[in-house]
Amino acid sequence: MRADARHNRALILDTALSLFAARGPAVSMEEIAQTAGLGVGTLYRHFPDRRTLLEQIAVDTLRRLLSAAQEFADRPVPRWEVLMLFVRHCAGLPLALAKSLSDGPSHPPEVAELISGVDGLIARIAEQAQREGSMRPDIPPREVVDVLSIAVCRPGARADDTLTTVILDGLKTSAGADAAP
Amino acid sequence: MRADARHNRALILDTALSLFAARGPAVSMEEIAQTAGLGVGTLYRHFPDRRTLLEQIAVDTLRRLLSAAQEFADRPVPRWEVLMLFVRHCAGLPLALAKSLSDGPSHPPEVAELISGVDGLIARIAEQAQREGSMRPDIPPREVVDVLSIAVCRPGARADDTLTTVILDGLKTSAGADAAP
DNA sequence: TCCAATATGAAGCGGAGCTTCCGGTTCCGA
DNA sequence: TCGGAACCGGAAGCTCCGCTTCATATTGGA
Repeated sequence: MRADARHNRALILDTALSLFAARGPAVSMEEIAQTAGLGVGTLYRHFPDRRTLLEQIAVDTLRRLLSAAQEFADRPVPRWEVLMLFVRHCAGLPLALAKSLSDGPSHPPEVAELISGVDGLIARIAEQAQREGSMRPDIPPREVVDVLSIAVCRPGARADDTLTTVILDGLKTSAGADAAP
Repeated sequence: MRADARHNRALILDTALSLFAARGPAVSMEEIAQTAGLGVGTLYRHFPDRRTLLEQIAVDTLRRLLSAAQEFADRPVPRWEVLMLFVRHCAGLPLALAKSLSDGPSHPPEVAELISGVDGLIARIAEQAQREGSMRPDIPPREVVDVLSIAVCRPGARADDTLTTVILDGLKTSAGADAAP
């Protein structure tokens, strides 16, 4: 592969990821190309169709996210802190894209599996946080995951935006407040 | 106006409102007609185009919402309770539609005015709640409005769903907890 | 009974976005 | 430096989807 081609391929992936993270899945191929400073033709040289590009980004993102989450979970720190680390780590990721792929008409199996992997892991951590006493116990762990998803899958979500702050505070007990920096 | 026509007009408005509330602004004219048990032609006899139907629903909804909010605000009860009344009252309303109209390319002036009227009123109430001590003081009232909007403008939002609960709890101080039933 | 008002839904239309394709350009080894 | 294979650009074509129209059938009501 020629050097410029390698460079452009990476540029396309970066650009597309940023756009999907900022504005959700409804970004056109033309806008991706234009933002990257390339022609549409170049996109199609590297990715045979839109679907392929979207899946590649979603799978990459989810793989990294899952392994980061597992790494956080293995740390010997309060579970509440693990949750905060995870939520912060989600900022700038195109998670609305990933979710829309697994919800949409074309369920790529790998995307669905990765999502359910992440969800399961976070649900376990939430349950442990409840036992630890840092999280309110009256919400089933699976619903905690749903609520956090809303905070974290919004296009343009930031780690420290008001909604995320409010939701985290709404999930924690006063005991958990101490663990939160 | 003939009796069946009057009936169908009301049926269309009801059906469209429910669909927009449940699934957001991206509901097609055909689906509205089908759900109402009518042909598309009948929609176009009552509303010359999609835009007209959407604006009518948005303006109706916002007018009612604003006057309800004003009525709540006039009650001699704690401001936190007014906020809860308001949030509960928003359930089942097509607010995502209204917001998308005022954000979208066709800004109907009346929709924008009504929205800013509601936002202003809620911001004032939030400020009073902060002075009253029932709401955390570290979030500017305008951002409180933004956060509540996210809870309340979701398609399919319910008054008692988990997200709404968590956000309200995240917004209130322990002092405010007493005012909340 | 009669007709004006109303309802129907298939066909027409338009736009937005995906995809193709070929002439022009650029890299890179010899 | 040169040749050619790899690569890029972007206009044109295509397809899909949802809005809108309209000729025909139906119905309320005097």
